Amino acid sequence: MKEKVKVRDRILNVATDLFYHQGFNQTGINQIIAEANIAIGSLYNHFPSKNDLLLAYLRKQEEEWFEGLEKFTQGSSHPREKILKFIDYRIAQQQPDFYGCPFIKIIAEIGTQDQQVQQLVEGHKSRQRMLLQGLFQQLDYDGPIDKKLLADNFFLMVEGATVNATISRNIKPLEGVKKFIKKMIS
Amino acid sequence: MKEKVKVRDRILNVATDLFYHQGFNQTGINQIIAEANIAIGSLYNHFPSKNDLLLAYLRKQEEEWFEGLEKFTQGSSHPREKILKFIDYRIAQQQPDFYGCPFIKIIAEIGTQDQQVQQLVEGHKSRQRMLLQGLFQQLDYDGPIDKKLLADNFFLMVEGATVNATISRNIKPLEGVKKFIKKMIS
DNA sequence: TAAAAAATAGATAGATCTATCTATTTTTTA
DNA sequence: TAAAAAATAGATAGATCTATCTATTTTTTA
Repeated sequence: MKEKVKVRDRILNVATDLFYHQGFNQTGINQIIAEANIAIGSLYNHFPSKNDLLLAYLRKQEEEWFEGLEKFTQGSSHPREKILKFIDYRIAQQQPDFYGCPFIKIIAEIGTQDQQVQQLVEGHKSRQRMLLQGLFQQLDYDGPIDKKLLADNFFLMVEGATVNATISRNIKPLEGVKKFIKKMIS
Repeated sequence: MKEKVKVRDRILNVATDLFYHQGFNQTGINQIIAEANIAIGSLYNHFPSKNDLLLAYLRKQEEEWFEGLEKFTQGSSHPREKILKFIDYRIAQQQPDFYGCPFIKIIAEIGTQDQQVQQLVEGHKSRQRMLLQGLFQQLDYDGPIDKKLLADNFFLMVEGATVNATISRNIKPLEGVKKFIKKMIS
């Protein structure tokens, strides 16, 4: 028996795929309705404007990001292990084609003018950073670097590696970060 | 006496400003010719298509990036000093409004489909990385991390901090990288 | 099962986009 | 200074964009 996907979800699923892989400005309403197989009236009934659809897309990404991490790290208990799972998760997200981080991409595309978008993205990145700060605080590490500083800069390394994996179409930057942090916290 | 800026340069200067600050897809040919005060025929005479203008923009950015670094670091001789100048340069580039890195932005906007763009951007990032690898090799540092690994990950930190400075509209991520690397190579 | 709500196809408005073309004027070169 | 090259204003083509509207059909709710 057919599992019916609701119209709103069909729209949002297609928009998610296209905004992420093809870019927000390079995705037109007409392509979305064609691929989702819905009427244009339905789209504007659920999302009053393309910008509302963008916000729904970002909220969905935010929710799924933390759900995905939760699932990915279940079974790990030691903070060191969880930190390594974090980088593994972000590597896994980039497989196989290095499309980058959806939050970074939208800011690069449309800037920070739209306050709702800016706050969603800033909030998302801030939550990742906080999560890592918590994990690093729990470590029994006594290297030369303050734990919070190490956590913040580890986060930035992962961010930079994600961007440069896309640019070079290569996993190496991300693998290099993993190697680095392993040495630092071993 | 009036210094005449050539038509081609007026086009490229305006395109540079708009592509960088407003985005490539959000900048139309008509806005460029209006702000540059030139005829549309002249634009297409110098640049056969908008994509050719994009390539010229990226080549200009590439050239000016290394010229700018050269100027910024002149007077510094010790590798440690040069490394700190590198991060200072990338901080200075982000002042005062955190518009990010033009190379990262264009890839986030249009992806890696266009081979000329992809190669230009990958080449640029690779040259930055090589430059840093050279500086770190010259350091007399014997921390726990291999010099090349440290150089690569320092580069990635700066990249991530640039992106996150835009997102949070704050210099802190970049200052944090500086603090981190200072401790690592002191 | 009747009424209300949701979804549909498809036309349409009006703005905007890249690129080409024409006819004229200005600037540069030989 | 004459010929060639470059630049100009502005119309135009044809595609594409977001969003609205109408009239009809399908689905859901009471």
